[in-house]
Amino acid sequence: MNVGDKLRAIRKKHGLSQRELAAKAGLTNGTISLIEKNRTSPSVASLKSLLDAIPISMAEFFSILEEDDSAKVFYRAQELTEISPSHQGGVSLRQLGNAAHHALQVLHETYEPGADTGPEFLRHEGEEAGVVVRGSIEVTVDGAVSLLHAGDGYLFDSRLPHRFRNIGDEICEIVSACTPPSF
Amino acid sequence: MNVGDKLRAIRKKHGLSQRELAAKAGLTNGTISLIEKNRTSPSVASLKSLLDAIPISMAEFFSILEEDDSAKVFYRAQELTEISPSHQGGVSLRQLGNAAHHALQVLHETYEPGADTGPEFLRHEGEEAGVVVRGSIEVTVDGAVSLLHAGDGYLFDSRLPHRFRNIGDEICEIVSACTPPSF
DNA sequence: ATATTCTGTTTAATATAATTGTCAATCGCC
DNA sequence: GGCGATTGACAATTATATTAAACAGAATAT
Repeated sequence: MNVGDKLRAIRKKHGLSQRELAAKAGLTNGTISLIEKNRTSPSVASLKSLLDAIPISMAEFFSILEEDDSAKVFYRAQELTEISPSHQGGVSLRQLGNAAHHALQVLHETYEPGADTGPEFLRHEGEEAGVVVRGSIEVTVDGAVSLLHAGDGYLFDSRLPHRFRNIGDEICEIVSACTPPSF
Repeated sequence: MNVGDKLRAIRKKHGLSQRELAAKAGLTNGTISLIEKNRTSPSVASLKSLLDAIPISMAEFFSILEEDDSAKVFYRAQELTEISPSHQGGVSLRQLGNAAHHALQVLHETYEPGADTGPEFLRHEGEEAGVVVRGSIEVTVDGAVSLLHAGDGYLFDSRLPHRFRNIGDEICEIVSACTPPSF
């Protein structure tokens, strides 16, 4: 998200020091320092106090922020966002950018040994494809089963019921794409 | 702000239970309950997780929320928002509604005995007027000084340098209006 | 009727944000 | 150069958000 950099940019544009803004907002300069360095995620209440003091509305702030985000092109490994609910079943799905603002969703997937997206099959709109980067994985699509190894790939209509299982004893990594994005 | 009610409304519109949403967002149902009842102000990070899971953008969320706020008509005493930086100098300025969205700014002002808006005079665009509700206050406008008591009032062009001082030994309360709003 | 599963709420424990007080660096200014 | 004022950063404490687990009411099934 990068609330910190955006807050700092806006604060400076208005010619305020951390202490000045803190006084107006009823917070402390230390808090603003931590927020601007992205070392804490402020509460909605705190952020609102800060923006009221500038002043700028919450809607405006996030509107600018998310606009910036969707213009972002390069992503460091740690910036990919995990979209698998709490690494369920040893599966990690790390998404590139904010798919809500794009037609394309790219995932860096990791399957622990034994990891499984099933047993109930997945189905959603669109097409999806991927290449295995490390390890091996058993992919089932509409009844057809295949064991894919590093370098192998797949491509299918996402409406067909599908399932991924790591039946080996090594971690499996896949880079995949999906369009339109699904959640 | 009322983040809670709005979150609840959106969640229900999407047919999600607290637990379903919590799982998608990687939080717990208890947290969502507390947020929806406005018993805590979520961190920006937490709120983003929740909205991503619905999905709806932060900008969209606050855009709807602040729109609603500006349609609000009635305000309980405790809903007036303090806009004086940390009650500086014994002065409390409690604002009715969100002045940023209106042409009119109404304040419920409280001056402790000895309170003073400062030796340096205030100046801003617009007109301002008010009625003393309790106690008494010394008002200086463009050099002219007057001691006003409960029931008395004032009305002047805000560009004229002005100052308020409570020189009595009783708390003074004023209800004032200002247009356009100033901060 | 009585489990059973769903719902949202609450409480005590834990993780995290915010404050307080202090620090070193920078900028004028004499 | 030395001094005071202002800046942003940081460590330790305090306050608050979040979790985990248990609870109670409503709907559905057995």
